[in-house]
Amino acid sequence: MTDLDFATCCDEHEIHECAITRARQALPAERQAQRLADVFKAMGDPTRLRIILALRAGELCVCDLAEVLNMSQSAVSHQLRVLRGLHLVRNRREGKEVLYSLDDDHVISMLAQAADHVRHTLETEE
Amino acid sequence: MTDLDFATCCDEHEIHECAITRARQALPAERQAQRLADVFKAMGDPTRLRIILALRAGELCVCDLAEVLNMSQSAVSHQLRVLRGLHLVRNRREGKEVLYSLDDDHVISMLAQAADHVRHTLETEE
DNA sequence: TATTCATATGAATGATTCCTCATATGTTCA
DNA sequence: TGAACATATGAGGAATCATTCATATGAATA
Repeated sequence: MTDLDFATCCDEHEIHECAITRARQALPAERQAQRLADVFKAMGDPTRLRIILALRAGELCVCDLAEVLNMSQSAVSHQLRVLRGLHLVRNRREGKEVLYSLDDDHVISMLAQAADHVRHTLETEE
Repeated sequence: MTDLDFATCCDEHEIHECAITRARQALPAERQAQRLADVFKAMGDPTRLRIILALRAGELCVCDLAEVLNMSQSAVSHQLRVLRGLHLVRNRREGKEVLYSLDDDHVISMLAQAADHVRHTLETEE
């Protein structure tokens, strides 16, 4: 490697070397980052997000959720499984029904922050 | 419609009718819900999430981001476009380079809440 | 115990998506 | 102006995903 290599930004430019190191340290551990992405991804599907939004009003059985979202019971059940796996929703059995509710207050906070962001950007967009 | 129709949960059971109405009112307008999902989905891709995480430490040019994430410049650029479209990141030109930074503090708050959730669930999971 | 209702799940498929490759755009400097 | 660098973008292909359909599990009730 010659000194000429230092001439370009992307290889070894000194100034950026420092920024790169700083940025690398800002990245969390692989496992946490992946799980973080999983959570956002789960909330990024319209069906799953609407499930979460609906559950803000209180617990609902699968059947009612399907009715609210106007979707098949099977489709809703499949997505509830994903949300359960990430501890975004919780369930309890009551006779034949299974009632779902939000698992964690963090979810509400995330929604609130995201809603603020969206409101803000939708306003300034037109 | 006979009274017998009220016997099942999923059709017209009175008790659930009320819960369904309540849940429906908890759903935001279609446009907002879709945009909300878009934001979460954007943050749900590992590459885009890592871009956001890296930018917490300060602005970076595309080339440095590619270096930090160990990905091609093209791949990073494609994802930056998505993030830009949702106002999650902002850019400014400085000579030949384009420097990217986080656009909105809400993003940081969302990350913090999600990280809390993940930390909490990862702990109690084993 | 047999039936009915509520939910869960496996397989299949159509749609979406992220990356790569090639190339275009935009900026600096000789 | 032309060459070199940094970034953006379009097309294409492999992988992922959300729904549907059929069926299994689990609980209540007659």
